[in-house]
Amino acid sequence: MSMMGQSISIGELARRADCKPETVRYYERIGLLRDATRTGGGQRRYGDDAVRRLTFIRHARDFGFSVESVRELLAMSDQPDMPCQEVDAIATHHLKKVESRLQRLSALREELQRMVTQCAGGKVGSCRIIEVISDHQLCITEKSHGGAHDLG
Amino acid sequence: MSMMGQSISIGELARRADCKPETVRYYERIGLLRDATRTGGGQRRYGDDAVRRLTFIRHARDFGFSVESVRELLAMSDQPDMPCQEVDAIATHHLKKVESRLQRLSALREELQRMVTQCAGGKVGSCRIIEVISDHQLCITEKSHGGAHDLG
DNA sequence: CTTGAAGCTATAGTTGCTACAAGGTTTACA
DNA sequence: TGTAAACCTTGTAGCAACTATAGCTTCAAG
Repeated sequence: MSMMGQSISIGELARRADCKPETVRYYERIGLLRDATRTGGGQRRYGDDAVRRLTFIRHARDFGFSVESVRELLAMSDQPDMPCQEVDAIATHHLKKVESRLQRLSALREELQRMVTQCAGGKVGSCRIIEVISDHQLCITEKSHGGAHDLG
Repeated sequence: MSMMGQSISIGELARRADCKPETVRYYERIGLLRDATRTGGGQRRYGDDAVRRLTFIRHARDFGFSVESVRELLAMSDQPDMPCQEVDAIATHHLKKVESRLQRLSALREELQRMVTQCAGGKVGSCRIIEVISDHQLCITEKSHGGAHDLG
């Protein structure tokens, strides 16, 4: 594919995958990226494969997949002959989490909208926003307390 | 209000506000809750005011307000004569963040749905899920990379 | 060959809790 | 009154997923 072999610096790699060098080093440390080849002076140099891999990681993270899920997905994609049931399982599982998060978030949006429109611009003592947060009769949104915040 | 003064233990307080004692101590440490009165043996005892305050905090957190925002809201609600423009500003700002997060999340849901339905159940090598994450032509969702994840 | 940007490692900080460990206190019951 | 369970105390370390800093070295352009 590439005529250039290993010629991409960490900064360039980061730029191409839209992240920072620190993040790249972090991913290397936790084993998402393989150790890079080094120049005589000890600087990392990458090839196009690393760009693709890092881009995959960033996209998956951007989708809300946890680092551990990304690790699994990478392990699977490293073995193209595997059946993709597991990939499907991870994605489906993730979809469910996203859906419930979405529900909570849109209930939240409605509450906030209600708050904001009800704020009459008076004194804090009679501010509906404060009241609404205090009362929270809007636990209408079913049992919502307690960690639905993780997209794993 | 209360006939009982300061008689609520930390565990009881936590139970009433649907959180854990550790969280209560944490809030005390970072200054969201005032130092509690203590028994002779050094245990914390609270009154109804603390229940209200903690409930407010938990609800606001549950709404996605950051601890710093909650701190501001509390400071304001401690001064009922203040005009509530700032309260409104915080809530409005928060609403905007929630809305953009919501947009991103629902785009994500659609992508995941697409992924899952396109997974033909074959080998990983031809798995659409892996491909979709890699290609991410779905950056349709406008400029989405880079920290739209914070609900501050 | 100089200079300035970019890279290196190691370590600590971030946010918002949560989970220990190793004890001390309270309370309920016999 | 004794004692045991349940609760509380502090301090510290851990979690995710980075981000930032310090103090140094290397690389690339002019």
